Amino acid sequence: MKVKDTLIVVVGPTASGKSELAVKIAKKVDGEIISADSRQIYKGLDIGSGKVPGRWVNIKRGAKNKKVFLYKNIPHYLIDEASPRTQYSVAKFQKNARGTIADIFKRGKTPIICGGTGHWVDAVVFGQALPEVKPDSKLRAKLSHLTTPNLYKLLQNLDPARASEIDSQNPRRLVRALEIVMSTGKPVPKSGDKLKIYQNFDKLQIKWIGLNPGMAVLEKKIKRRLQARFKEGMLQEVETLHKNGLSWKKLESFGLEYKFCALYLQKKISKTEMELLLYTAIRQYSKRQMTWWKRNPNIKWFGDAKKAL
RNA sequence: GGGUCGGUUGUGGAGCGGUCAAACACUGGAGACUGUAAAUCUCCCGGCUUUAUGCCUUCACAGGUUCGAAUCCUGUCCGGCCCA
Repeated sequence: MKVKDTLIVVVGPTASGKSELAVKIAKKVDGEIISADSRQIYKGLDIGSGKVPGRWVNIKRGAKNKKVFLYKNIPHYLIDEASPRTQYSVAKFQKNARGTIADIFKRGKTPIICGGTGHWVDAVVFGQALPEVKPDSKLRAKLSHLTTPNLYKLLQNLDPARASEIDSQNPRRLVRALEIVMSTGKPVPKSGDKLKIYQNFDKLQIKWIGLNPGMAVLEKKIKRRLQARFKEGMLQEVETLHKNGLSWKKLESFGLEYKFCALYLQKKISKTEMELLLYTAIRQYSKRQMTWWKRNPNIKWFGDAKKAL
């Protein structure tokens, strides 16, 4: 595996074994890992998000000391990056990840993006320009009173180009598009518009590695992993997060493990229901992930991690 | 054994004489994706086909009433509850 000027990207559905594969690849190519996971980005979401059990340690980089999250002696970045009380976003991730990748190259190592959040991975790799418009809760509240067809009509008036591409039945997308247009007074950037900075990615060789053992195996792994997580104290983790000030509503919004554990801890569902509903939701999620990646023809898929090395 | 309520598409569950291949929800399948992405959204889901304001089969089973029955009646089978 030639490593110079190569960015390795490891993707796959949840429970496929991406994280361990990424570590093995890192050892082989002298790499460092950038986690692309919309839940592992938050502090305290550990067991439920499947964060690798690494540790924060001080390491020397030149003259400076730096705190790095190490797992099996491989640095992992963009883990524990934000408080779960705040809201992280693709745009932040894009910026941070690109900066981190540049830094890894500077030190002569190979960056490996590994994660299950397809939108985040693609934002980094393809560098789609994302408008610098922060969420405006007041505007969103106002717009939320409009019906979906009316939101769409409004967007058609303000930004016909975006309106022609957008999913006209998805109110969340419509509101976001309107937010951009109304705040900047300009249309939403076209799809394909690249970021102005960090354009150096164009020269990179990108090596896409997909790991997918298939649904039958995945189902077994999801079940087994779920039992392991309960044993490790996942319910306690969720309870602690709540005691430390995260509302049930917020925990539910994190989805999957956090959502169904929160519902159970509030006694809104039984233990049996929790286990069944959670399993089903994870399974559905893994399918949605695959739908995202299926359209990327550059991914080389492997059923078995050993063969991917 | 007596009474009673029920048996509808994978599941739950509407419909209670004609406009019923069968609402709706869930599961399942396919897909979308420009700062919530573990989110949000779309389509399909009895069979067939020219995928349609199309054809066929259907509402536990067997009979019956009726111009017409998933819907009413009788019996049988199965299940819940109550009384013995």
